[in-house]
Order: sequence, then C-alpha cells, then structure tokens
Amino acid sequence: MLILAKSMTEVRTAIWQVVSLIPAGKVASYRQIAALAGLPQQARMVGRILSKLPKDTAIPWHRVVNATGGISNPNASHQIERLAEEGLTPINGRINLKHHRWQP
DNA sequence: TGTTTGACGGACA
DNA sequence: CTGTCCGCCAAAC
Repeated sequence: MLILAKSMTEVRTAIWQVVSLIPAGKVASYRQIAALAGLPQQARMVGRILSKLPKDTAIPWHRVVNATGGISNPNASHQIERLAEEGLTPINGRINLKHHRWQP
C-alpha cells in the first residue's frame, strides 16, 4: 500500500523546483510542470500554486504557459514583457511551442 | 457542510 | 475556428 499523500508544502516545493529548472528562452506548459512534479492530471494545481507566489520571487513563473502556448496569467502584459526580454514573442497571442517548448 | 471557482487540458460536435 | 463537457482538487464562499 503506497502512501501518495503529500502535504501542500511538499507539492508546492516540488512545483517550485521544477519551474526553476526551465532555462531562459524556453517555456513549459502547466500540464508539463505538473507531470514533472509528480502530479499527473493536475495542471490546475500548478496554476494555483503560481498564483500564490510572492511578488518578489526568483522563480521564473513567466516561462509557464497554457497548452496552446497562450498566457493564462491575469496580468498577461507583465508576463509577456518578461518573455520578450528572453527573446520570446507571442504571435497571435501565443508562443510557438513547437519551437520554444522546454524539453528536459 | 455543500457549492462554486480557477494562472488547466483534452475529447468531441 | 468556437462552444460544450468532463476530470482534477484546494480555496473561497
């Protein structure tokens, strides 16, 4: 009998660590982060955790986009600005995942 | 305690 | 392409 239950603190930490691995100039989807953090089918959890990040965090949350390459963050303009600094420019509101997706 | 919501995503019409 | 439906689950209400 496996005990899979993880505290929110552990889940949060796992997600933070995975997001921190995304290199500049690359992006990952919420689903991708969830899977790498050991939380399959729980992309929403990733979004929830990121939404609670402190404003001054060093975690590159801006490199996380939705499955279509679009920006889900309510404050999209800020995120797009950060991405632009890394050479990522959304076309028609979305990043080309075909070319910019982070592949560990 | 029951219901709704949300930085999601895939299947389907 | 748009819109609907369902699974997911902590937090807010």
